[in-house]
Amino acid sequence: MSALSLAPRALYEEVAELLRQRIFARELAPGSWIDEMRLAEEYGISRTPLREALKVLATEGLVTMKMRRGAYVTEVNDKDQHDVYHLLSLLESDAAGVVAAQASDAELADLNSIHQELVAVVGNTDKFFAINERFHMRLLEIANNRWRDQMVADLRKVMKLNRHNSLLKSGRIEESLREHQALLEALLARDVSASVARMQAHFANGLEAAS
Amino acid sequence: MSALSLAPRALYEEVAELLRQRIFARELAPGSWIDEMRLAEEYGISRTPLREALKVLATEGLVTMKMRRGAYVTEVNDKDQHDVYHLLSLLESDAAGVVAAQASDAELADLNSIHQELVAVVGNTDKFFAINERFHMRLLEIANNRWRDQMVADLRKVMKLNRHNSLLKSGRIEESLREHQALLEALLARDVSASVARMQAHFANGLEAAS
DNA sequence: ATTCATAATTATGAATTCAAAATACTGTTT
DNA sequence: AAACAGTATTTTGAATTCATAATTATGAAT
Repeated sequence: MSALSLAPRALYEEVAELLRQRIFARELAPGSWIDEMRLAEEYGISRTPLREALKVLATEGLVTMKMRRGAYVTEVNDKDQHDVYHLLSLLESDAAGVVAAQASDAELADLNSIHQELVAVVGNTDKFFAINERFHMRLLEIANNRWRDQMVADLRKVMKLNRHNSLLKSGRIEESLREHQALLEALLARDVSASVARMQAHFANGLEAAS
Repeated sequence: MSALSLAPRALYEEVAELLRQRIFARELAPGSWIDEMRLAEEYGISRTPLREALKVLATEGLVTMKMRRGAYVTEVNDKDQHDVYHLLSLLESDAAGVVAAQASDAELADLNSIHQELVAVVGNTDKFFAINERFHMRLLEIANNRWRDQMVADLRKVMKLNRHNSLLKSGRIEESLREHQALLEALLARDVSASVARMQAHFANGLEAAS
């Protein structure tokens, strides 16, 4: 059960991850004050690594530090949600173009095989989400730009601050699959602009209706 | 001399800024170890806020934390430089498209007036750089996406890690001005795709030759 | 009862202290 | 001289302590 990691993260990183999860779970509600003492005691650690973690989350945009009054969970309004989604679309579409232009045949074959897995689980929503996620991650990995990867990771975190955060509406699995199919065809054809356009379309369709 | 700020930043933020400057000045060389004790003593502060600042810089990508061996200045190689520049181009080009689509007439007029300032100082390299910077900043401001602003700010910081960092080659002032002119025309015509394309072109031309 | 001033409490920000890990040093052996 | 073991020092990571700002509670005056 307890997987003793070979490269254990620093305590402040562990704590940052725990806090992220609590923020995403809305256990720490948007706009609410974060009680350092309470959390430190709860985790059985001192305030020092907790405060370091909060500063990391502040840099990521998940919490907001107010001078002399501590940390607050960032409130993400509809415009923020839209803005972040726009950037995710921009970055991932660009990544698709890069992959179309530069990926090796083996890498494209790898994406294709993940896509085939997707086809195979079209009835199972959870598995579809998981494999879909893996497809997007693999595409970014192939695009091979660690700075973009970091930005996408941070933006996805912010997306999760919103309750209506699923990047993929349920009930449109089949539609999504067709978009993936079209994207894959463009990638395999190494058609850069079509790849970009189809990833953009995929995102445009996946956007949650504004509440 | 001592400008007592009305909204004084937190100490760890001040320290982060000081460290950024020393990193950009190469006083803290890429790949080198950052001596916490020495710096804390030099600044006359304890290690606590210094370590918080280092964690912020790590999240920004300027330093790398190594488990149990402290902080190191991030080394940015040619590929990193290229990757970061690519993202800057992507984000700012997109911003140009947004501005073409959504800016008010007054905002476009404001950009135009900054451009006229640019025309007026074409002989003065330093002023040209400064006003050029202001143009890009104002464009981002008008595009009105705080998440993009943050990303662009972080990417520009990383660009500054490289010695050959000028976003604008000297000796091509006139060329740059023509590109600006073309961009402005596209913006004023509210031609989204042309605005994007011309900002891309501006970036493509501005890129330093690979060392 | 409400407002205001003052005292007590609480929480933040930062310095200091402490434990353990990594590194440097010393001296011995081969 | 090189390799090694064992010790000493340095440095990191984290807990604790301390000073001060912010908040809350208390009580007097209107």
